[in-house]
Amino acid sequence: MLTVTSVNVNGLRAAAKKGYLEWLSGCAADVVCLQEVRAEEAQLTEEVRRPAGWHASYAPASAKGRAGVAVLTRRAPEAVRVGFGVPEFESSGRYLEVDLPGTTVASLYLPSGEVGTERQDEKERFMETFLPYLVELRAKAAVDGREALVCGDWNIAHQEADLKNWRANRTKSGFLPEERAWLTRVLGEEGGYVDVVRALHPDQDGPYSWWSYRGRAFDNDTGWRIDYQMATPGLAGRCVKAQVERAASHAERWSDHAPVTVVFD
Amino acid sequence: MLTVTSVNVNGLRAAAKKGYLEWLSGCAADVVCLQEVRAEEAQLTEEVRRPAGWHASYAPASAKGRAGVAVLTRRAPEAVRVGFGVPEFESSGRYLEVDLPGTTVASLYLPSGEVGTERQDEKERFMETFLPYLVELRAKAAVDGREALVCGDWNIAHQEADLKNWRANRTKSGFLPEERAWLTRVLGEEGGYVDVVRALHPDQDGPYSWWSYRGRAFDNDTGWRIDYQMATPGLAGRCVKAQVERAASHAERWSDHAPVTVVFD
DNA sequence: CTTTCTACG
DNA sequence: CGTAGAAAG
Repeated sequence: MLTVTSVNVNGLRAAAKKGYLEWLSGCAADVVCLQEVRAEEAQLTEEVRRPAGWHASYAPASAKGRAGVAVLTRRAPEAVRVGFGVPEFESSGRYLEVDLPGTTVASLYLPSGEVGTERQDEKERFMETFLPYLVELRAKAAVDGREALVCGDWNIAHQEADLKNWRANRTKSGFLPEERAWLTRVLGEEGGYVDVVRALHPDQDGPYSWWSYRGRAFDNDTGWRIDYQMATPGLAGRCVKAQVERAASHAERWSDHAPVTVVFD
Repeated sequence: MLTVTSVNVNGLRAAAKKGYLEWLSGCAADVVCLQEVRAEEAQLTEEVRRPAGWHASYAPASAKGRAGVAVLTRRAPEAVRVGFGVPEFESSGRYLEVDLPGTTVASLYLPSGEVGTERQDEKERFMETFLPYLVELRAKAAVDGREALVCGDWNIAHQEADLKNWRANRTKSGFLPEERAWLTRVLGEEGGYVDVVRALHPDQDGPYSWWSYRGRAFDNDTGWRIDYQMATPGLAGRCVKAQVERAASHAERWSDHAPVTVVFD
């Protein structure tokens, strides 16, 4: 049994003030992948940096207060690797992987963009260089007899069922045809990964994992499913439960994203 | 009878969220001088911009979110003038005067500085050019048979009794010998103004009007008296009450400065 | 709408 | 320590 949770915390320091630690103490996962930590380890309190009972691995961004991913594990990982080998993104705080017995788990924070901006170009460069790495990761895992799981905020909704207003968002970053096509490659023959939440819930809208803080997006469930756990087929086949932990109320929200939790048998 | 209150609000929008309007509604003054408004009129809610029963005159800084002075009057002023005629400071949001029957009341926010920085040079340039204006203001007032009152944050403690730790602050901006000497000129033959709070309370330490937000400065009354009402002698002679409205508790503080209130008979 | 940084105080 | 703007999301 392996339970993995992934959540974009939108600033770990802010999340900690609003209930993240309480959520973590009730969290039964073996591995927690965090995105948008937005802090260096030295800026975190000891309790937040290394919660009791957890090992913590961090990949901060070189730009202060930006991005940053981490992985918490109940047991010390066999290995920790930062980045995926592309110089532009090595210190961008967007990719970290840890080896656990038989499985490599990664925390990914794919850049967000805005059409017509340099940020979107960066997002596209990331996608372009990251897909070959995903392919390589799967190949390496196969050779070693391991499985791989890439969790995180991919900042792309794949299909119309993955966001509330797909029509209005066809020209918006996060649901552009080329971005959706890229995810199709990740999930198709080329990448060979399985979106385990969708695999277990093929016929529903959502479940969304992100709601804008603007307006009443959360109350109206005007969300996007942009946080995924992408597993190699062997691991995906062991998935017995996959869900998004939508907070019951706005009051207990400590991030604009919700945790995505998956149980593998 | 004329009651005038002056207070550095340290951001009028923030102050309004913390109790400024409640304080104002219990304020019996005829004139309220504000410093560090840190907003343009358009950024203020109607209630804050022009509280019921008040006329409001503003002199914002051209730099957004910086400085800014204002004067609230129960009756419409006869005239409103922004600046004191020195180009460098005309749009710096540091000086505004209004004519009321028989009296000109000004709201002043003298620059703060730090020794060895360009900010300190600016403070000194302000002092150098403002003193001649004070002299001119008094002369004009005398010719017109008027009185003048210059209220505000002068960012200088005059004497040892005007701050808690004078020894430790002798080399700090706000208590430098040259700054203290300048205030002595304002209050001496050259300027001819009267510090009305000190005139009525000659033998006490303080009363302080500013306490840093750092540490426990307010609780320990580790403050500075840097907010003054400087009056022409004729007006000062009519002063029957002069006090600093130190908040009873940290909880009811809505600024790091306290209002200075003076009653003229 | 929110977080974080920065400048200023 | 706190305010406000900016950049980012």
